[in-house]
Amino acid sequence: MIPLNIIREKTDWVIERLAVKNFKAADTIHAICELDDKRKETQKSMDGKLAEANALAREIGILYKSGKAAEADQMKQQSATLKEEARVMSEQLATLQNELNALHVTLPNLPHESVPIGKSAEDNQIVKEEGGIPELPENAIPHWDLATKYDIISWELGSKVTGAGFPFYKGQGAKLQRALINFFLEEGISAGYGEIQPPLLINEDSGFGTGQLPDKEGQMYHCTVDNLYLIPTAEVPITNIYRDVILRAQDLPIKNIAYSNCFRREAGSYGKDVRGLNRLHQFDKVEIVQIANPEKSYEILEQMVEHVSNLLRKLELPFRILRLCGGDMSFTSALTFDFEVWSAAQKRWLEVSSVSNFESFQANRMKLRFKDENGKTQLAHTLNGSAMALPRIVAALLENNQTDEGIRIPAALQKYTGYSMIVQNR
RNA sequence: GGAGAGAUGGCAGAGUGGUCGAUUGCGGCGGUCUUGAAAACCGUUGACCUGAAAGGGUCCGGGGGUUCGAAUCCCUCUCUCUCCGCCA
Repeated sequence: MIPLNIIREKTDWVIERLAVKNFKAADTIHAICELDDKRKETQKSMDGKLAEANALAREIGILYKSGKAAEADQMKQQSATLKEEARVMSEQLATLQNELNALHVTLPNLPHESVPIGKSAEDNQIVKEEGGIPELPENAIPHWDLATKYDIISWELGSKVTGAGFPFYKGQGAKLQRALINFFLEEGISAGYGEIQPPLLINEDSGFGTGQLPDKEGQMYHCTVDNLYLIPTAEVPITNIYRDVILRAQDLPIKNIAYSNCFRREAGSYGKDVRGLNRLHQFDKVEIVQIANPEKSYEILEQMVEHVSNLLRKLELPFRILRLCGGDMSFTSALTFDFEVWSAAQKRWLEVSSVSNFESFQANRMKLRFKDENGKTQLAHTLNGSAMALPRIVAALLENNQTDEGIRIPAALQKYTGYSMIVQNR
């Protein structure tokens, strides 16, 4: 959530900035300000009543002790009145607070000043493009056919046992998955990230903390019996470690990396977008998360972008980096860079990573703070990025590296796969 | 799943109805001493709301109740520990 004091102090500016995300905020913002005024007023008068009641209770105590019970009994009536008044006000206060919150949570994060204006993915800004686009022979085929040809992924078994979007990985395919996971983790650990294995189910508070709830409830698998959600990304459990925590300035930045399965319902997608590995309900991802001092967060965002770039270079995949426009950014992000790899047989770019700075938006929701150099507690910044999501990397590796002899594995990956080529009939 | 015990400030640990937001120890921070450090000694040290400030209010796992007054009593939920059962 955008901190309330910013909404109060820079009201017009907030409305202006949210317009970049194509969000018309004026009515909501003004309603919030009004409710906040009422809230303060009510709180003040309630505090006054409570202060009187407290003073009275103290007096009554003293009177009883000194044996003046009759006098004390008289004062009880007065106290009851005060208490009733305070109770009414506290109910009003709760109502106001609820109304205010309900509006507050509907506001998306403020976009960073560098975010381009735009409505959709077409308005994203290409920051950089790297690596040559490979020329494939005439008989090149897309990854879903390659996967079947080499018997490394079974779509049919997935549909049979679970449903579409839940493939089985087999043999060299399963080993490739494991190799990529290890590769990404080891690269991250070398870059100073601490490895964590999180739970795959999270509770409601955690879903709220990182912003999946209440906004994107339908995107997550929900175990209603226990009211737990399957994680859509390791970002959720890893960031929520620091929910309701006050860190010390010297603890920052905190750098964590986690491999996890990710589960997404992806309601409403169809067609070529979901073919093969392009979009799955369950997939593997290695995620990097940082908790940062606000002064350093954009520097850190750059470092994370560089980290992901290096992974793609080592995998010898052509990629481009996009600066997302206001209309294509997520609800929670202040600035996002997307990474796309070229999938040579499909002849299209596939998103494989998204690196974002959330500034204090998540931190405010989950009360993640730190004590700065002056001993003041303030909200930290949170950042995260995929480093990386496996399926589309696999798609690009398969398609781009297909040869008549088999599928070539990039050198950097071979020590993890234990083989240099995916071949038939193993 | 069954039985019992417990949840207090960064940690440890007092406090069982009345100036308790909370004794004390450790840790942290500042200082004295020292060439420097350690030790010792002195001081300081929770969060949130409101307020220019002084001040006021709220918070002793969460929620509700009893009472003039609750960390302290009652109800309820969650979590932790011990024992039993089950189990990768």
